[in-house]
Amino acid sequence: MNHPHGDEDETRRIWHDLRELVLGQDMRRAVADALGLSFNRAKALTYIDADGPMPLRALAARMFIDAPYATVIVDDLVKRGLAERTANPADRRSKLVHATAEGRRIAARAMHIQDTPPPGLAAATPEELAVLRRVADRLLKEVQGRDEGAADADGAPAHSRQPV
Amino acid sequence: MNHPHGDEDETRRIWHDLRELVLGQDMRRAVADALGLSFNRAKALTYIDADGPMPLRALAARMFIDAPYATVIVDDLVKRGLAERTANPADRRSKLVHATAEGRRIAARAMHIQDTPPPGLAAATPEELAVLRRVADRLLKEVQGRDEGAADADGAPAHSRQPV
DNA sequence: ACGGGTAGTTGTGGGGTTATAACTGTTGTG
DNA sequence: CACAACAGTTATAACCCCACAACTACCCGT
Repeated sequence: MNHPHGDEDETRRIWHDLRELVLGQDMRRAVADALGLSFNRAKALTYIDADGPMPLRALAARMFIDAPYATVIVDDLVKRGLAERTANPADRRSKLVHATAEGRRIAARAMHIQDTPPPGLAAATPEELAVLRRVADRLLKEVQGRDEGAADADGAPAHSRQPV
Repeated sequence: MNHPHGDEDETRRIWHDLRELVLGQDMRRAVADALGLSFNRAKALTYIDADGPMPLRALAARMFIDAPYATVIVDDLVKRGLAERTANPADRRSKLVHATAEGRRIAARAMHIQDTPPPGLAAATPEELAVLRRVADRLLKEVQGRDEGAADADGAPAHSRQPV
């Protein structure tokens, strides 16, 4: 099956605890308070900054939101001078969103706050960290592989892209 | 210092990836859609179910919300027949919230959805799982130790409690 | 018993999130 | 070229989240 090694319940408990660790930090509030942006705005900004210029539909897919809400969020970021819309040469229907210099600065602050681990993580042994690194990489690869058909990150229409 | 082993940047990257894994799942919507409850209502219900009867202030502290909002959430759960308020014999100002039979059923469904790990986790080796278990335990213990003064989980006023 | 502090409730209000529908402009296809 | 499909925008409306103020009831130390 899918679990050659593992005991189903144990993996569920571990995932439960990892979720509790990540969600038990009230990072939404921490980021929002520090930056004066709602958590979703900050998240959108970090995605735009990290993944480079992208059409709105890619941002929407990445954030699990619909097109009108993506427009609202980007409008707000633009109004604050943190993002800009530019024409997409590959498809004139769409627009590429990219972060301004100020937006990149804010995004960096957001990531600095969010990515600060609980202090105990720094006390983990190199072997433990290596395991975390390996497992996280594997799962992330799997997850992004799973939805890559749904969310196009580049700005070109589907037809002009080559299959791998 | 606090990092006898580790390399600061690497622990940040790992934490970043763990966050991305947990948050990249859109569990809020999955739970809300499946149960017909907003994510926060479902979260409150699972806390009430998991931690047993607790005063509202404990629930509020656990969820990082204020007292009025806790009242709103519990009102809603009570109206749906998922929770009940009972007198707290130890302190007649406060009330203990506990889940009804139906509430426990819904809470179990919520946890079943939320705690379902990405399929790749089941493919981890027993050694990897053991490391995850150990690190998660350590960090969770640290985190809950950090705010234990702020959130009283039991129903007794502070004065009647024994120091450890 | 008085007075300060705490638990919970009620009300008000503002901002954030999200679905739906209607519309414009653009693209690819037959 | 006609037509369906798509990217994005606008508007509307419904909820949800959450802060603040004011209030009742109760606990505790003095």
